[in-house]
Amino acid sequence: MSGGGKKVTIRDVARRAGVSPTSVSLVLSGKAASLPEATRERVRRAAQELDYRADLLARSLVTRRTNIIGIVVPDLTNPFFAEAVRHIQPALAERGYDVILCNSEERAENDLRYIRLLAGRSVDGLLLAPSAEAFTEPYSRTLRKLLGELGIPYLFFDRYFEDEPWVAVDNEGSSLLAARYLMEQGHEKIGVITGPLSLNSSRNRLAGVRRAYAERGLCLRSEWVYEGKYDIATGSAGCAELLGRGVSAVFAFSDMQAYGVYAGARRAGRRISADLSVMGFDDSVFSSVLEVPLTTMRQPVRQIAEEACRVLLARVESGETLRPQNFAAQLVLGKSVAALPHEREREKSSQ
Amino acid sequence: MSGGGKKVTIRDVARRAGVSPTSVSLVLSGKAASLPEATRERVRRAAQELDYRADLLARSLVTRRTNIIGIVVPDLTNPFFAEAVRHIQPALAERGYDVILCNSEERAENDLRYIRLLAGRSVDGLLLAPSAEAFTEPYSRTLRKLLGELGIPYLFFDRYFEDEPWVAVDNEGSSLLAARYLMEQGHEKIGVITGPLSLNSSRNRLAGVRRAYAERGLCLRSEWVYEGKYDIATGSAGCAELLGRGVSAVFAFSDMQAYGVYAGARRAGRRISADLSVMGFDDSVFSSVLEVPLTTMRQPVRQIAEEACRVLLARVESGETLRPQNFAAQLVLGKSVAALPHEREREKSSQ
DNA sequence: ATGACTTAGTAAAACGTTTTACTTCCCCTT
DNA sequence: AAGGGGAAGTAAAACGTTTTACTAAGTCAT
Repeated sequence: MSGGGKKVTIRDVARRAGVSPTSVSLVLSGKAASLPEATRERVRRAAQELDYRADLLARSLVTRRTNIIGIVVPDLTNPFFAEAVRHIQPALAERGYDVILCNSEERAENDLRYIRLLAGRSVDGLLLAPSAEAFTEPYSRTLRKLLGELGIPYLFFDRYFEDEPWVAVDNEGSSLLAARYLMEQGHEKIGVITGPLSLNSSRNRLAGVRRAYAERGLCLRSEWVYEGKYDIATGSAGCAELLGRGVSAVFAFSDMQAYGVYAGARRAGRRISADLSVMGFDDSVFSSVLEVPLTTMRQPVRQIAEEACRVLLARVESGETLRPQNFAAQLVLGKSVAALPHEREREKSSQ
Repeated sequence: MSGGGKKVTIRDVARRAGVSPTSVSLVLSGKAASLPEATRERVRRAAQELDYRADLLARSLVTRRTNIIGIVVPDLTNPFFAEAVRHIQPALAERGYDVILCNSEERAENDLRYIRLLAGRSVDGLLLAPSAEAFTEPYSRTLRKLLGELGIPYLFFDRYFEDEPWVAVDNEGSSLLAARYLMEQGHEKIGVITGPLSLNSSRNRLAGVRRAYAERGLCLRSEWVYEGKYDIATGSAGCAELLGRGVSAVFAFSDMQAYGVYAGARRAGRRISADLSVMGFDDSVFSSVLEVPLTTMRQPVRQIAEEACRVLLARVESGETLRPQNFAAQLVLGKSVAALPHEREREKSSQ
């Protein structure tokens, strides 16, 4: 291992440029307004010749800023979070921040542990999508207390408390659109597979469905609602249950669940679309390659990610609390939702 | 923002325990063999009462260790890497290391940029899966030179140079198994969709296929080999191309590509299995929910991830270079590979 | 009584920056 | 000639640890 000899410090640069370390620091951080260009140039050249790179640890020790943002997500193998992180990281890198990533594996205990750990690393800010568990007592109380004590700017994304700063898709509005679309296709018995109802995202999406029902003067029967997790297994199990309750369509609150519904329907001998309509939420990359492409609500993940960075950094750098923009998901038509027969008849006769 | 008043330093603890900061440091890091238990206890209590947490920045500045490992992956939305990171992170956390994650987006320029940036953060080690581009000139030269100069322990995973330390699945052996299986099912015209051939993983998998052909005294025709990327689009494009060349089966070097093959076959009016057999590589979570579940080679991602951590930390902590274990992928039977008619006949008649 | 150990501790340097509070010199105004 | 004010810098403190090299006091064998 070479290591390349001793480390080049600011002192070495100072010596070579014939100035004090102070001046080097000033010049290199662009605060040397008072120094003449000649000196600045000399310092810059010396730094370049020695390939000097400031030691970020030493800098952070004195400035109390690390330029690191901590991220906690519940499940990296969930395409939504993978994609979110994928967009967040370069958005932050561009502004000079690095990312320490933690995966809580949907366990509140890990959320707390990782947040403490990130605080111990003096991160400048936290981007949080806690586990579903973390929104239940006693975890939620502990979590909020902890965040209060730490004094580190934080922002929730995708999963949130209503009274804390957050960025997420417009859950209610988006699922209202989805449910309306299903109803326009003639479905009035729509099974719903939700995520954990401890999550606002799930509750709000459910509220959207209820609103769609209400608009038609109907009511969502509680036996058509299946609460689960945002995973494939939930989709299969939910499908099995809902099929027995006579629904003509299933609205899954994530594409992962929708994939499970596909599997469940197949197992029950039902064809997607022909026998059972399916609506997803997310528009994961796999949805379009399915034999029956999934009709789903596309989350603008990239925009959400970038907005989250923008809002968090505003808090970090100037303490302002921006009002985050709202993002609507967009209906992506696949082939998994069929118009119901009588509805089709009506369309025909109206031509 | 509360912030909770002034920061508690080692001096505060020292004052309260009535000893010097030196002693506190010694006790808290367990190196105070010479101090009597009474004193140690006093120090520990004082630390606890004040809720003292050592400032990791200050510590790192003097110890020159950060307990951070930098990871660079080419694409987080690829389930293989998402899962790998998911396993790596807790494996490292368990041993006291945090992870700074970077996503190169398959661009060599970013590989280099991020490695420099991680070095600037004084990470203790690097876990690298560079972009395909990084294995071509001039990037590969630059990359290796850079790593040599930095003097930071590193380990390649999944993607590697033969003469550098790495951990990965046994590519050649695994694809040999896959190809043998296809041949046992009667396929002798197997189209292959590879990843970038700049990658050892792709080349070695291809070598495995060639060996399987050789075992039967046959030869893999070059027109049956389609080089692409490890993504869905490549799968579709490759499928279209290979179908025109009369293959009865396609071996895709990743499940993502296999999904593309499914889509491509559908577009061409061919049924998976009945008209075209498909073999994948990875066993991503979606493969089992497909209408025709994918037959694929399961990579032991978790084991690879944990082995990578073990080997890297050995280098970091004691400078030893362990010989990494070899991992074979395992055949997972779906329904995407059919036995060819004449083969089926033979089986029947032999009963 | 001496020297050699051991025990219980500490003072101060070091890590590599940034930042604060100066100093020195020169020019300009009155 | 005195004083003000900018220009061009710098010395030293500070950030919060760890580590090195010591001290002071007591114990024990000779």
